[in-house]
Amino acid sequence: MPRATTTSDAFNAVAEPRRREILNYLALQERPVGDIVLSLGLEQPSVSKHLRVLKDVGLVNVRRDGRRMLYRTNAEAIRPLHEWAGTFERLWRNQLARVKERAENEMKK
Amino acid sequence: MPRATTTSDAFNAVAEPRRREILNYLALQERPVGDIVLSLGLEQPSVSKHLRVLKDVGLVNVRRDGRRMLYRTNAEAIRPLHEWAGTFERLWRNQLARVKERAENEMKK
DNA sequence: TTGACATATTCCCATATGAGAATATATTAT
DNA sequence: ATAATATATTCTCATATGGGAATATGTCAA
Repeated sequence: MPRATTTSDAFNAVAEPRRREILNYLALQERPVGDIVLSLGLEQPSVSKHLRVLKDVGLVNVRRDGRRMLYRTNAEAIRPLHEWAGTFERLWRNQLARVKERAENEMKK
Repeated sequence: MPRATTTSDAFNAVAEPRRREILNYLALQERPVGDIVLSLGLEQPSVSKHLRVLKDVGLVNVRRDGRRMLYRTNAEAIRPLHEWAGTFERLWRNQLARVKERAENEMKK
């Protein structure tokens, strides 16, 4: 069995660094494909393909404007990721606290 | 060019659902490999391979205990993921607020 | 209608993947 | 030493991937 498809969920879609860049870029404003090509320095077909993946998992929305396609990040679709990672927050706080505590005890010696 | 390696960063390592399950399972207590095999119902070699990936990107720590290997989630390594996703938090809050607002305006009609 | 512009799709290819099965390594017990 | 237990590695295989190049589709302008 190969790896799960990039379009199987947000986790897989977001594993690709360029796709994360694209999501960052499209976060604040909707933008046509050409802007992404110029700003991120990628090939146009490459951008279109990445956008396809992002659209398939709902990470971006599209809207037509004349001959251009305006893409925009759908932040809502990133939430599951944030929430999953967030379940470990308490844990890393504790682990950090423990490290800090140990360091302070070392100082007292 | 193929996909980035699963061991290239936490994003790629975590894209695999079983690895997320393993991280969840190892979050609260360190556990030997056998426990993971039993609890998650995976094949032993499969678990060992997943653990290898997780270890390579620092998502778990290991410690030997006799003939067993005790694995534990290293929450700290999940933070970058949480933080990246968190940069979109303001955004999805706004988007939700807008949807809500629209719904309320509809009600007034 | 024709051409220019913007984006999407298709084809080819080298490569890493995860599962399964078999085997290797390491540690303890007898 | 030998066997039993626990974990790791190796091998094979079908498959999805992302880039590059070429081409298709769709929309506007003249």
